[in-house]
Amino acid sequence: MFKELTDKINYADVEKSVLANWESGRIFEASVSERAGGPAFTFFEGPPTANGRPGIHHMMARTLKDAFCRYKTMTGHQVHRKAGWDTHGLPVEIEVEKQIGIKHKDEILDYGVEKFNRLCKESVWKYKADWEKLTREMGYWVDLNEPYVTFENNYIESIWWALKRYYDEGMIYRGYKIQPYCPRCETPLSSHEVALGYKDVKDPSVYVTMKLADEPNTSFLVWTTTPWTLIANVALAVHPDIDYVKAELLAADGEGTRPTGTFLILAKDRLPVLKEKYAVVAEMKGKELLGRSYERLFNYHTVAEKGWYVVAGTFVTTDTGSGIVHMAPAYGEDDYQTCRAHGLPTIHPVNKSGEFEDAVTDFKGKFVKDADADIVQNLKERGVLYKKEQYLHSYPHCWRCSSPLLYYARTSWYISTTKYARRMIDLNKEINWIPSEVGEGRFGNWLEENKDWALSRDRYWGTPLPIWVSEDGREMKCVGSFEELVGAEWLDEQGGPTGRTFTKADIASLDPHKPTVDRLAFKRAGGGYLKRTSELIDVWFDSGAMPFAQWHYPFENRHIFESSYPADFISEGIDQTRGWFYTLHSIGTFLFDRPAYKNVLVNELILDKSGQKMSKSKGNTVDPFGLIARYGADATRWYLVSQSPVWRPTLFDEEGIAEVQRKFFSTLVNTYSFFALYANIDGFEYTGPRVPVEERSEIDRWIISSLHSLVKEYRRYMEEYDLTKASRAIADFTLDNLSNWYVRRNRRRFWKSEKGRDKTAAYQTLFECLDTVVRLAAPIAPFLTDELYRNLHATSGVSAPASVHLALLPVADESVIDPALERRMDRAIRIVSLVRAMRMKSNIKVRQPLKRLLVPVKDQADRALLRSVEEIILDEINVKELDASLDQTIITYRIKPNFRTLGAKYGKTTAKVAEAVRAFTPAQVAALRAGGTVTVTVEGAEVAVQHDDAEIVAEQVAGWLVESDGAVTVALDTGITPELRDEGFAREFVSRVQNLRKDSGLEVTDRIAITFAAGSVLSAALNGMAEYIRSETLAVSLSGGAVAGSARRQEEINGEQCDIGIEKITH
RNA sequence: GGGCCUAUAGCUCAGUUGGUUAGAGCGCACGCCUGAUAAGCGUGAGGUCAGUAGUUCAAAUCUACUUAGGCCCA
Repeated sequence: MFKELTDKINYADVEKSVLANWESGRIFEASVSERAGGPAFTFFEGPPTANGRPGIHHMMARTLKDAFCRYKTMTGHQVHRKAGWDTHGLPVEIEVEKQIGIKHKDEILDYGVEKFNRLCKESVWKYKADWEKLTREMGYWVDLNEPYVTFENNYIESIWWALKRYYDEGMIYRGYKIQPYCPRCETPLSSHEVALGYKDVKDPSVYVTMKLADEPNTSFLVWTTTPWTLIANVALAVHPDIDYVKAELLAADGEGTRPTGTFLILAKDRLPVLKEKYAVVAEMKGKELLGRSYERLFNYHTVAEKGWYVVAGTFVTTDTGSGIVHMAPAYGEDDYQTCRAHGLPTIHPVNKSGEFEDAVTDFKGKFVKDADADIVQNLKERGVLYKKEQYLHSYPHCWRCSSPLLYYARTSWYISTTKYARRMIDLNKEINWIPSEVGEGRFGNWLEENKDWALSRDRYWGTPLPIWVSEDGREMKCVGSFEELVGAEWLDEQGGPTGRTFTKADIASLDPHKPTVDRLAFKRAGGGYLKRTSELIDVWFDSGAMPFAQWHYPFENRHIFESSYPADFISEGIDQTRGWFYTLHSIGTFLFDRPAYKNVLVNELILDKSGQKMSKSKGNTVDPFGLIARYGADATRWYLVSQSPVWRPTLFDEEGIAEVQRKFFSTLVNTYSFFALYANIDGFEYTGPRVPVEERSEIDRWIISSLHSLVKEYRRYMEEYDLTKASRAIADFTLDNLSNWYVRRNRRRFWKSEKGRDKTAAYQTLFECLDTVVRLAAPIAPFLTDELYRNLHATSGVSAPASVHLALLPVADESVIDPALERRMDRAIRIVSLVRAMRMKSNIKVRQPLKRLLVPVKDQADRALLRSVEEIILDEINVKELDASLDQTIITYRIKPNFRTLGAKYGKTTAKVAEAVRAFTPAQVAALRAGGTVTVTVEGAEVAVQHDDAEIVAEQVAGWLVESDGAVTVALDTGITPELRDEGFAREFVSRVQNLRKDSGLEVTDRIAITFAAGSVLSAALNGMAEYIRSETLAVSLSGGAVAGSARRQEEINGEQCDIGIEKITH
């Protein structure tokens, strides 16, 4: 027996039982192990951080990963999926800081780094259970038993190996660079982190005057939005090719103005910023100003180098400010580069918490951003403030703690990625990006503008940078394995010697984190120690190293790594472009000179219903667990991939999931239930001899052809990583072709006809369709499809795998694809649709049989094609006879010029030719229809119009009701003869009886006795059609007169009163 | 300020190498069908294809610019 499902199934319950099946049958494991020997398809899992709750966007990303891994498994590939956890980094530290109530980084030292890191390690798993629950409930198949974990020793050792490779090739250096820095977290941030925290803020926008040293009463007008950096000003920059002016300010004097004797120098284009009237007294190019000295504004620091003069800067623009830019080399990248090139001094009077040092006597101890107002006041009092405004701009803030970031010159460690950036660009061309514009545009541009990777972080919980440095900084040693630590000496907590050395036996118990590794030091030949530099590395290096670090390569598993690199497929959100996608590519390019992945599918954000970004603060986030409980994972997954292309932002609307469930899933289940219901009644099994496809009926061959076309299309989309098109194709086939046409058209074959070859063919056809659809849909909706697959196969006697996920996808059989047949059926469907519209308009129900339908055809061949679908059309629309007419006398044709062919031939005169074609006489139209050529004169030229230069559409049929849709035209004879009227009565009567049966709770197979009482006209009609009525309703008797039976009803049939009674026959 | 993407019915989306009546689903109104269907079918209302200029015999489609939105970067 096929398990009978109702349409009222609870999807979440089905999923639970399927899940239990997978787990008890170890289906996931089998789906990997059974494919051993098959081609490998490698997949890299981007590690999520488990110290945040999973959201709907994670479900999206994981649906994509899962669907393609399942798909590849079903095409015979072996797909290993090792889970991973990203466990290091600032987010974890911040979480712990909050937990133990720490506000300042220094407090961690007091608290104890060892204790702190222990808490970090625990905190990482805070939401692990949630993540595992989501993974499980959404049906994401990934091996959670042996995940890679970035804090584990093996993982760290592989990273050290990689870093040493960089180091040995001179690719790691310590530099002094301007970096975005969070004064609260006291650590520099990577560009990726900076990008997370841009906010619109109002900053002061001030214009100050700086007096020229050698020109009286003349000042440079200088603009800045960071007054606090003026303390560290050492130079001014102008663009050498921009025009500058010296302008005298004019004061109001009665009606006119008078000179004030005060002169300002600024860019000519920026004159509008002056608040009073002015007179330009001189013009000059920027280069003429170079070298001019000015008086410094603040004198807190003495320096040896020459400073405070004008330098050239091509970054200077006239879009904002005065065209003269103030230079503080410690606080800006442009400033730093420019000043370094000129040998200018660097003044850096700010401590690591962002406060002014004591030397800045007037503002000492103040946080620099807070000091802005005081500094402006100070400038005002001294008469050098020209004007002050508010300036709204977007400024980076720390993404964790929201402090405004400062740009600082700091020493930090770098990887010279710029040295191999060309190679990254070349190798990027080998990667298939979906969508391609991310690879060419966003990622490509990022590579073109590559900057050295700021590798180090001044924090506590992360992979330590394995570089040991002597106190004088002259000697360094990079450690590439734990083995290389052997021989190092343990220091005590104060950094003094203990005399104990690190031995091979210590490796097993080593914690390669702070503070342990910091206590290991190498004795230097000339005395003293090499001590580990205190920094950690960027966590993005951790994740980018996963292709080899997950296997502890090269210390172990060399073969596994080598055969699984590069990955065939990875998929993450667009936010990973400069994160994981970049670090994988960068590390892969350097270490292995190959890209790390061949195909990368990028998904966009999920926005809320109104297009707003989801965020906790807006309260518009969506909980994936709730969705799974309400609609099931299948419907949610299906919705996410089919709603809109995954690389476009998805507007999330829960209603959409409900619709997916109602439409696609309910229809699929109902189609299956229909099959199961009748297959059980007839005892159908799929094991019997197959009816060859070419011997099945037209409609069977049609659905099979459509099915194989679907398989072909589906596979093409899947190979293109386009789940949206793949899922839509499956749904369209299932709803339109399979359910609404094939099943509906063939219901009678299943429940009415006698067992036999045709019925067997119908069962086999429907079975094949269901079996195929279920397999195609399995990667996207893994639960329900598995349930249906097992139901289909468990009872069909066919030996099949224990799960759809162990099955192979069908291959499209070209020999059963018949495009002409599909076109033919499409035409039939359109004809049916037109006739329904006509019946509607003339108020004739479909139950009322009609005599004749006329469909104009082109020629004999066309007529033959129509004949093959004739039966289907007539039955569907309840018409007795189809006249495929070639008779031109009653049909009026309309001619439509074909612009595509005409345009190519006639160019500019196309419109005129088209007009001439429209003006063809009926005789000319007829000639063209017959395949001839019609020659007309257009603008003096002979134009030969050929058969395919125009489309000829039947428009009118004399005396008939006509309807047309594009090229399809039909005419309907609406005359109702007494015979047709009687048959109409009978059909209506059957319908009432069937409804009564259904409402009385009778089984479809129950036999009944019908009694009725009606007027003479109706009675005569029913008696005349008694045989038909009995056979349709499974009635053993039909008798007029007295109404009897347990179920009775009074009906009105086409205006005639009728009492109906039915009684179930039990013997 | 730069890069990439998007803009089509009230909403969500299709729309082929440019071809002359721009489609579907949902929603709305009215009706129909139904012994698989919480579905389906029909009719109707609903469109300046964001705007402007250009290329072309012909533009939702190609080009440029503008506007709005999104993402990424400064």
